[in-house]
Amino acid sequence: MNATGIPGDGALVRGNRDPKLTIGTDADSGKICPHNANVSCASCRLNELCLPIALNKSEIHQLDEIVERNRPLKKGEHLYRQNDAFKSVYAVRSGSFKSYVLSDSGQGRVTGFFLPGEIIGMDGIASKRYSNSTQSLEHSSICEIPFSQLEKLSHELPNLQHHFFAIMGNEIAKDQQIHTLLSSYSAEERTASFLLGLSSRYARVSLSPTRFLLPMTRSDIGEYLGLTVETVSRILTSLQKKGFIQVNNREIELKDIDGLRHIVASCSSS
Amino acid sequence: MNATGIPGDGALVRGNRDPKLTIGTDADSGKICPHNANVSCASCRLNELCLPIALNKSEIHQLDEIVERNRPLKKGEHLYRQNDAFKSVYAVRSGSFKSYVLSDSGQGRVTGFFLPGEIIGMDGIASKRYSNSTQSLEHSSICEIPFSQLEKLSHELPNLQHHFFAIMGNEIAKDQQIHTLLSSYSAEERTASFLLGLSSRYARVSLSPTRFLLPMTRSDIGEYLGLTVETVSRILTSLQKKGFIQVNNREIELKDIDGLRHIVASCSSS
DNA sequence: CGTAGTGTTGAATTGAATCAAGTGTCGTGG
DNA sequence: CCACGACACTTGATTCAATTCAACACTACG
Repeated sequence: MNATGIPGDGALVRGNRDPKLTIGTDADSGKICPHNANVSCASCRLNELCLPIALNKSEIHQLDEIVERNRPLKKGEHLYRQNDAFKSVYAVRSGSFKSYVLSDSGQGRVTGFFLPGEIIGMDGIASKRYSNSTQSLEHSSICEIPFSQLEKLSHELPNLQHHFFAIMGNEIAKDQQIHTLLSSYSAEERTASFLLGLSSRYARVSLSPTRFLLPMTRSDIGEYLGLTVETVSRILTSLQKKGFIQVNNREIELKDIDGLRHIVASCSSS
Repeated sequence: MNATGIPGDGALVRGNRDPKLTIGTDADSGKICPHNANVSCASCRLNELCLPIALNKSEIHQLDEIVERNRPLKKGEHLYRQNDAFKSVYAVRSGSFKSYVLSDSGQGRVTGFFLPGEIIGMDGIASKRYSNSTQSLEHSSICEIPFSQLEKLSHELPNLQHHFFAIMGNEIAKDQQIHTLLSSYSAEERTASFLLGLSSRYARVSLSPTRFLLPMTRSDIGEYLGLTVETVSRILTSLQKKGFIQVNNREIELKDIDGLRHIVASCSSS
């Protein structure tokens, strides 16, 4: 049942011509898991990670009925914008997204990144409006799940209700970790933690946990971590000099995961 | 239906003998809303703010059945500790709480404060373990809601399911605001925003939005906002000098709410 | 091919942390 | 009721991590 023969490489990424660079982010191969296929939940390779988890065959079919598989989004397209009426949550099928808010006067602040199998838009549930804008970072595809229908179906399927509570609870727990990260970690600790986080999220979808392409800019990372672009760049360079990682543009290789973990763990030992 | 005759003053707080100081935090009067009364949800003065919202009479009764009203907690007592098995969520009936994590090596970091009518413990839903410890900041009482029963009841009462989704969604949206606050606000902006947040949370439970007692220490505030005690102290003094607030120990008076809002709004105007 | 966006690196500046030395407040037990 | 000790808070002087400012290199795309 575990994913061994899962694709995800075998094609070039971002137009890079070097065939060894078949790492990270979703492939454009179009063979088995293309962006735009009308895969059903039952046949989706993410179904063990996404909403269908813990549902049985017939339940998955019912979920399938309410999922809308929209056309893929081009890089930079918005899924929704701040203050739009909340209608749906979204599951990332391929590609990646960032959420951000515009801080009143001008520039935005990134509040989250979303990789395949992750759920977007739960911040709008309470207020019935999205509290941030969400934009694709590359060519991406998503499943739209109209929330009112999800609620209705959750009412019929206790498994789904349970699982959606868990997904939301997970989001809450994750946000609290970020709170701790932002309130007490140094720039280097934040960056190391961020890379480790990405690593395990890639591992979750059976991509390499040690070698991947960053879908976001340094500036996005900085906004997310509460640092400036310059600081992010400097830290990455310094982590490379220290031998923890190998950076080449958006390409990242984690060479010493335990070393990175150690950086994060050794926070404020006083 | 709106709360006008609600108590909340008329008694002394924290042993202070000056009768004019009948502000903030819950009263120990024991007249109508004491800490330890076995108030039913139907008769609880918080029922419009807490879980029962949007439930009808018979539904509230069913909710009532699963709520456990434990003995009050003394200042400093723990509701649960990090890594305890997750069993229940809790609604604050009176008093206040803080959640914190112990950062591996030593000292903690505060992740949240909870006032009457607010729900504690949702971070444990996904992992089945609480991801932080939660401790009362003063003599407090809570309602315990065993989560498995809440789930079961939510399945029977669509209103409750809907509302609990909303509560969790609200938590997520709130956490994201804090993310923005921590990643881009200055010390003064964070502090102003914190005070305004407390103000509206007190207003929500019909306490004065301009005059209240801080249930937490400067150090708690600092940990929560990612600042040191010294900085918090300095900022409060400086806000007082500028005429925005009046501070006396734990007693706070917001003298210029719009001024404070302006401090928060004028973030990074570049 | 040129241009806008993205990323790097260096030097100067600064906001908040740290270090240090106090005062104030509260709860306890004599 | 007062004295004591522990903790909470304040204020000042100094330091430092990260920002800001500035200049430049790289890349990618129309």
